[in-house]
Amino acid sequence: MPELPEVEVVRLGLAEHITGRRVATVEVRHPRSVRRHVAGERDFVARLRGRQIRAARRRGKYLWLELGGEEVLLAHLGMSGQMRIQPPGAADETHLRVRLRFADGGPELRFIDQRTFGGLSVEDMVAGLPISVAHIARDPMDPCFDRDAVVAGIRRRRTGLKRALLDQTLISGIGNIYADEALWRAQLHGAWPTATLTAAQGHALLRAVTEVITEALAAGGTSFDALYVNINGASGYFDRSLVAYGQAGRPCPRCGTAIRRESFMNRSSYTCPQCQPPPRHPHP
DNA sequence: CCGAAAACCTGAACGC
DNA sequence: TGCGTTCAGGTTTTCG
Repeated sequence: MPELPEVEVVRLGLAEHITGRRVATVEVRHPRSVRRHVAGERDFVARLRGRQIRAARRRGKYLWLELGGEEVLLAHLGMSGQMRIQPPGAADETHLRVRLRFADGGPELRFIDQRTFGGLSVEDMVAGLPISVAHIARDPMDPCFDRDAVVAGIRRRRTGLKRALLDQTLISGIGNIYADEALWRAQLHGAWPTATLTAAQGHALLRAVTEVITEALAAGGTSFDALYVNINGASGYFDRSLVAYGQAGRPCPRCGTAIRRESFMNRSSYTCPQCQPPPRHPHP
């Protein structure tokens, strides 16, 4: 599902294909996809028409297009959201939710979303961030990402390590897939209480996070199925490099022990029972 | 501060 | 074949 590397791949594609272009018409084909635009569908359309796309930006899993005048078109892909650049006249996708046509008559921008957990909104920026992104922490690709502060923040928490990694207000961009991969690389179990983490372990974990995110980005992201694709519809191939997530029963590349699937927060965690021993007193 | 659960969705996979 | 169930999971909100 779209986590930081996947969203960054999309951002790069949008930056290349739509910066500088002017929006001509906007078609909202499913109201739920603009539910976060509180002023309603008509206002959403009116605010976009005639606007020029100045830049494509991202923090964590949030993506936005600057429109000038401190306004942005904000997007979150949720579980299944896609941005596609398609030639005018290309057949509508089954789950096409929003379409932007441009004044130059060139390729259009389509927001496609099967499960409609994602969505678009037009909103103001405050201090360089869209209002809805103000509470999201900097991500590991941010030049201002402060490793010492994040390690200290993790150690101040009274929770489990994986919970902390998934908390977008502490460190952003990480979802279930890259959390499991980073924990495996750092040889830490996600149930480890954050308070007992040493600073060295914390830094090792952040290094693992940065490493796995960087490698995934270079591979074009992780695609299990057609639910994540780049703006041209192409899949990433980092799924071939996953060693923990979704790999139950496969041997750990480090020690050969079978990767185990565990239940966690109504979803799944994948760990190597040998390399990532669960703590004696796990955080629930 | 923290966690659990619910709500929001569709389609694939599976059991019977 | 088909019906019902489970699972996939990011974010927000509510409640304890």
